[in-house]
Amino acid sequence: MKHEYVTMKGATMKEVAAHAGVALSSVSRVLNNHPDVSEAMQRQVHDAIAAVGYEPNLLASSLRRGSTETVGFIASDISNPLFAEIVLGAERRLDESGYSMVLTNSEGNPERDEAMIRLLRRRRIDGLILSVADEDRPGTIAELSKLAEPVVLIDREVSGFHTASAVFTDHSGGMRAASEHLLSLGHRRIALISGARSLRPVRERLKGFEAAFATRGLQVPEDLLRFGSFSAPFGQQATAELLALDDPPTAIISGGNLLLTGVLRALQAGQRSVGGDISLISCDDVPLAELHTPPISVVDRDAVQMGDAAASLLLDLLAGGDRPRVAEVPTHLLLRGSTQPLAVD
Amino acid sequence: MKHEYVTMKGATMKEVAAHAGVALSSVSRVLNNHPDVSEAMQRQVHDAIAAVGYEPNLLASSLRRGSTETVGFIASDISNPLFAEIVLGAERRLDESGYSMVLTNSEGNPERDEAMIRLLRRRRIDGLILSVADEDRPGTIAELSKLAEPVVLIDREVSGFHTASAVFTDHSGGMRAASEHLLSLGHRRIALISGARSLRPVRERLKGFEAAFATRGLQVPEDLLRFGSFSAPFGQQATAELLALDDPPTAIISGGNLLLTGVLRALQAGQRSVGGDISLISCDDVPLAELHTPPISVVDRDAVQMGDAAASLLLDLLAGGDRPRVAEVPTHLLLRGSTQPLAVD
DNA sequence: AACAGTACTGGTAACGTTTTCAGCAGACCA
DNA sequence: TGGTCTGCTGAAAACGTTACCAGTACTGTT
Repeated sequence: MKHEYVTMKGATMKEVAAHAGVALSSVSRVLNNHPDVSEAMQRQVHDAIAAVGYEPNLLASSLRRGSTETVGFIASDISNPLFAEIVLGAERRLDESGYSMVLTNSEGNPERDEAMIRLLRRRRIDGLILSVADEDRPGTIAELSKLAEPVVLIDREVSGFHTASAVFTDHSGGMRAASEHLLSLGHRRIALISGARSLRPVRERLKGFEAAFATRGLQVPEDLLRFGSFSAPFGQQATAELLALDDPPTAIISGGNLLLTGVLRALQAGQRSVGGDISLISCDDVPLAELHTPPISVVDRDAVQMGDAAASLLLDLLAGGDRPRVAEVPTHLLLRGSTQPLAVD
Repeated sequence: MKHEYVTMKGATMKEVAAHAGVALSSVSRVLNNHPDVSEAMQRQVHDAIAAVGYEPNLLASSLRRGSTETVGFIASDISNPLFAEIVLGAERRLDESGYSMVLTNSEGNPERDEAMIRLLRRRRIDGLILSVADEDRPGTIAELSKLAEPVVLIDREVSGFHTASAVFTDHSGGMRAASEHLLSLGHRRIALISGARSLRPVRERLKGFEAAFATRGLQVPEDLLRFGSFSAPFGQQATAELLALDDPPTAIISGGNLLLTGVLRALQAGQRSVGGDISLISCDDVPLAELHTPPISVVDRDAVQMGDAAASLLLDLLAGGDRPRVAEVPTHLLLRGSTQPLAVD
């Protein structure tokens, strides 16, 4: 038997209509379950759809309809377990409202950020959730401004772009609590390691850190501040530097969950025992923090809730919400074995 | 000059053409840098584009062109750090060839898997990379079969669907090495905890496990096999059960990096010291494994390479490669402090 | 009986692109 | 001079939908 591999280039509505012996527009009505369509027509069309193996073309549909029912999500770092939860929370919420989500990651690269915004804009997404890699980059701001669709920022404030809603974390509150706790344990030489100062979470954490010192009338140990990037290698390098100081810190705050890995590597390399030689607090409760020996105290937050909040804000704008709004999710300090009173010699 | 800030509801090529005083088709030619277009025309059109603020509509373009230059990636679990690396590897490779990637996650839910395949198909993606949650689910197979575009499976073999390329991990080799190592340390009561048996990695790991026992003429301890899901809670529950046995294991193999978290929780709760009371090997080198006390031996593999391989296979098919191919990435055993000789009483 | 409304259907013009086809210069060759 | 060729451009037909506008056949009201 000779197979005629007609590739079946995918049947269209036109062929469905022909097969059912009805008009093209009737098929469309059935598919979009328009109110005014008879039982008979319903069956006829559905049978024809099954018969020819019709598959809707969302490109054509979106083009005509003028909306894609899709929102974009640009994650700055997929490998951060926190983002996975944010994405999850957002996706569930969007699903409920019939939107689907396309996820892209910028790998923390501002240029990719820019490219992704542009790409999604050209794809005509209906809305965008993102957490830009650099709040001040002109190119990013320009791309965002060209976007007519609603935007929700996650833990970012982009200078000169005030038409977006945003969901913030109370980083300063969390960091203040963490710092106060260390101070109350007697620590004074407390180091803070975090990402680039151009990011809101970093600025906020620093604020909280400074506030804790201020309320006690103490000087912030400026020489122990290290801002670079939210990466394990930076955490490792910064920690190694700090340990090598003449007057090294007695406690370290790791402002970012990926940093923690690096910090721990450096402490291990430097033969410092966590909790014993040096106290440690990190941000975001990842398995590593919980299962480390000793377990590591963290400033935690509900990432799923963040995603949910972001999606809700976006849906609000999509539904015609006129002015941007802001949501804030709280942080809470989880105390574990890594924070101990300062040993007095 | 008075700036007329008309909101410019997105200029189209038509308006560019009008502004430049040329034909629509000429604008198109310039944009797709067609060979036959004069210098003058180039400038004229580009000026007009800048003037009216034109932005290409990829929906229309894809519809007309018949291809989206986009491949889909369905991740079964975004929160698995391994997937992040696979995605990274794939995305980089695809980028080079001018394809972009849309990422979705199925949360390990077979129904979502199915829905995502259907959605992407309707979006007319040019190809698909995925790792289905359930290899035997008829619905998934049906959805995949309806897809005319090339598919690459990651660590999965779908029964009755042989038109896809695939990238496999040498799980059986890795697991065999791990098992042999434990046997050589004197362990005989070795437990294996892994995901659902309907997944290739689980089957392969079991094969390697069994092979190691077989070559020594030993019986596989059937009562110590636990297959359920790749999740922390399952790892915890299975481990707790194993510890409660009359003749508990002296070594545990965690066949999945998310399982490890649960296994460690259960061991902690059961007051067992890793390496001392019980030896432990996990799969995939995550920070938790490296930084645990003691560090945990793992069967590792290069996840970025997996993504790269998957993308390469897909690109091959997209370029007209007629028949599906298979790539295999190796595993290697990293020995650390969690595996110790069996203590003799 | 005339009219207005209701329930349904068909035809057709968009949506914003790309691609084919034909046309028009001028150049080159014989 | 006539001819084909080459470089460039414009017009128009797709791509697969949805939405609008009529039109038809009933139903109910006065």
